[in-house]
Amino acid sequence: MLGPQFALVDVNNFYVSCERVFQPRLQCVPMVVLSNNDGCAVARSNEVKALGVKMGTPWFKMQDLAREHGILAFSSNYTLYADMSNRVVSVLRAFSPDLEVYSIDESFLRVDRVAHLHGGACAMGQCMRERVALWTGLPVCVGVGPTKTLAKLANHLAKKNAVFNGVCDLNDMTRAERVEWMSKIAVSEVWGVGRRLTQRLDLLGIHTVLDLRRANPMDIRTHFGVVLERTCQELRGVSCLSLEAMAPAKKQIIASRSFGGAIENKAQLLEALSSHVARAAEKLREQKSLCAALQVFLQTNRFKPNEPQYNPAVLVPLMEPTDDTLKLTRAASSALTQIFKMGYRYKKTGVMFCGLTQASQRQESLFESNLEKDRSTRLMGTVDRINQHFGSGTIQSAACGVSQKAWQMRSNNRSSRYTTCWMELPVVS
DNA sequence: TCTGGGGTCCTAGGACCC
DNA sequence: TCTGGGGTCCTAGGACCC
Repeated sequence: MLGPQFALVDVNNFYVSCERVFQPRLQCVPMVVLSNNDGCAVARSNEVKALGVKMGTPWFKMQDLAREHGILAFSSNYTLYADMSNRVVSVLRAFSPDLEVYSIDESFLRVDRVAHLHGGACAMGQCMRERVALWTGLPVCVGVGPTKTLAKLANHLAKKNAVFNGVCDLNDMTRAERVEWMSKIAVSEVWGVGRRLTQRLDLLGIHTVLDLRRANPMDIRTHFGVVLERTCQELRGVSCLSLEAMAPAKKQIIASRSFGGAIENKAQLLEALSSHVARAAEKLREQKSLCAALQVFLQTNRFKPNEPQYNPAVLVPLMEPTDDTLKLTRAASSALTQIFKMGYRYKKTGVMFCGLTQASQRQESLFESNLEKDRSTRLMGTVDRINQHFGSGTIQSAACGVSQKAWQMRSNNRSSRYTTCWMELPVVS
């Protein structure tokens, strides 16, 4: 009997595919979805990939190409993508309870205990594809192998080679076939091998997946450390990375955004910063953590070397751990006062919450009454419920600003929140 | 004019402890 | 001239992921 078997299920061109579900006219139209602030292309349709557009290309740099080929660009619509992601996961969970949500569009599943119910891993993969397509409208590919790294590799094969029809199980191949495929794939495609490692591996004559698989793991360890050694072992079928069914609580929470334009005055920076604090604090409470210190940073535009640059950051310890948006906002405000200097054109600000602990393990305070704590907990609970129900930002602290916000990011072509907002349901006429 | 936003892990080196 | 052998914790920087 085989050991553990992992499947990696991944939505093709996830953000693009989400848009197409609700606007079928976009099928086969070359299109991209842009990052926040309508900056870079972070999702590309196959038509755009075929034109040679790389991941992360700034939108303003592809204007000519876009005009020539009629490329459409959408602002990112994370409310929609997050909801679609949850739907895919709930479909997959029915296939195997051992599931790890790895990213917004990828999940690992343990399949060895359940594949026989579907007549094998390959048939199970096809079944998952059909059901996800039927129930969510999204196209997925499935890769199966004895380690997570091999499942990732199999997924890559499934995506790139029509012969697999969207599902690739490495166990279904002969040894010779596996060797053949591995010799054809660049080592840079391996999960955990980025740009730097690729360069250094090249120098050692390791160019393909097969080369890395055949390298001596101990040599890899001495040259590159334990991380790549694990990768090497995983390629050889030795499972080093286990499934993490429970997402561990985050150790830090960051909220930051570039501005639509440059900001020079402190009042506007404070509004933007307060909004980021509010978002980060929501995440903090969602994972039931408290924050012991926060870091505030400012950035000028690094793409404009002729402008004076200033990128300060300051860490502010809190009197005691808290998840109260108002206290965190006050701390962030004083941090901003410490680092703000007139005369710079700022492009971005943000906040990082550090020293996170579980709220259930909060120490009794010497300085704060329980009465005040209860009041804060109830207030924050109410704010969160209102914002969940009526949409985020429905209720916020006055520090976030009330008028037209000059610092707000560009989002010029966002689709509707089709699945989470009654007023924006798709209409069939 | 326009260039994203989130995370994790590992390592090396220094401070400090007994 | 000789100058131990462990530890821990923290931080900065580098690498990776999506």
